[in-house]
Amino acid sequence: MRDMPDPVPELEPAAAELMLAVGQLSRRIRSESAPHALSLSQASVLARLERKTGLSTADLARAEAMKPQSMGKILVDLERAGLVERHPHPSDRRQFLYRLTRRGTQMRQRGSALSRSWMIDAIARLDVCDRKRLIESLPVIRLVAES
Amino acid sequence: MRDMPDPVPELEPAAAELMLAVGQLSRRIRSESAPHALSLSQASVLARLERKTGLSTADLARAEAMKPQSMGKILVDLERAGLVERHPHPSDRRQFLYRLTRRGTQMRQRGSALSRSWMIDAIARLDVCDRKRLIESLPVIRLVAES
DNA sequence: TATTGTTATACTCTATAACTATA
DNA sequence: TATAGTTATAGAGTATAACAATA
Repeated sequence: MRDMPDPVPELEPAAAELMLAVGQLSRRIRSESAPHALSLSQASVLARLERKTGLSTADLARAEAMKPQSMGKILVDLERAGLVERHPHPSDRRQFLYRLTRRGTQMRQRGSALSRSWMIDAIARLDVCDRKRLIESLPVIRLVAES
Repeated sequence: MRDMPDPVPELEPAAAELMLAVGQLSRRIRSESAPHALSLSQASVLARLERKTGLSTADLARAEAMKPQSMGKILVDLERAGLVERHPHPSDRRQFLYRLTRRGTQMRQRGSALSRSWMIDAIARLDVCDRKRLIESLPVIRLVAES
């Protein structure tokens, strides 16, 4: 007998805090980003193609929780920047499959570490416990994002 | 004698991961947000005014790492929605100080919990350890965002 | 009929530039 | 001269709508 459907009410403040924290950090990231740096979405696509190559526009759009039209624009920009290349799907002539170019792989490796320097400094200034907390939470945040 | 200025190089992957995680979660939040829900910035301003009332446009802009013109628009929208009200500064006739209305306080309390329900569910599905990791990391993320 | 991708258009959020009023 | 706020304009990022090609 469930009097209230109310599901784990004590998690509501945590969710609210998480939304605020993510909002503040993403604004801070944007305000610090260099003029021609990759956007968060572009970097996310490169990371995904490094983990699994040969994904289509629709695959990537689903994975990034974004419309195919929006992903299309991101991929056009990445291709023009020489970071990804596209090839026709072997059997389905509607699709194109994307993979990293050599330049895209290099970009993933040395990254645009420059535009993250402020964040590296901020993490370095944390005490050991907080740094541990932050690093351990990263896979959890992705779990929530992909849930 | 410092051969290399290189500051804690092993933190670079953590920073890269944090940027990707924040990017994915903020896109997920946007894609789940209800049509007329508050934006992350609007919610952040309400939270800040709850903690400390009587802040000006410039105060809030600095706190949220945003230009005063951008904050001005956010405050106009919040005022039109009846969530904040502004009053002239007692001595400086250039400034206006903002505070939550009753409706704004209510919005903070019950929040737009509706638009967070997917996130609450996602957190509820985490195992106990991951949930603990997530919750403990939230103040640390804000430290980084405000650093 | 459903899906992939494209093109055109519009909306949200934030930034830059130029201005007025006050300190 | 510096700061607070306003107005106008522009850019990035993503969405919706309408379409063609293929499955």
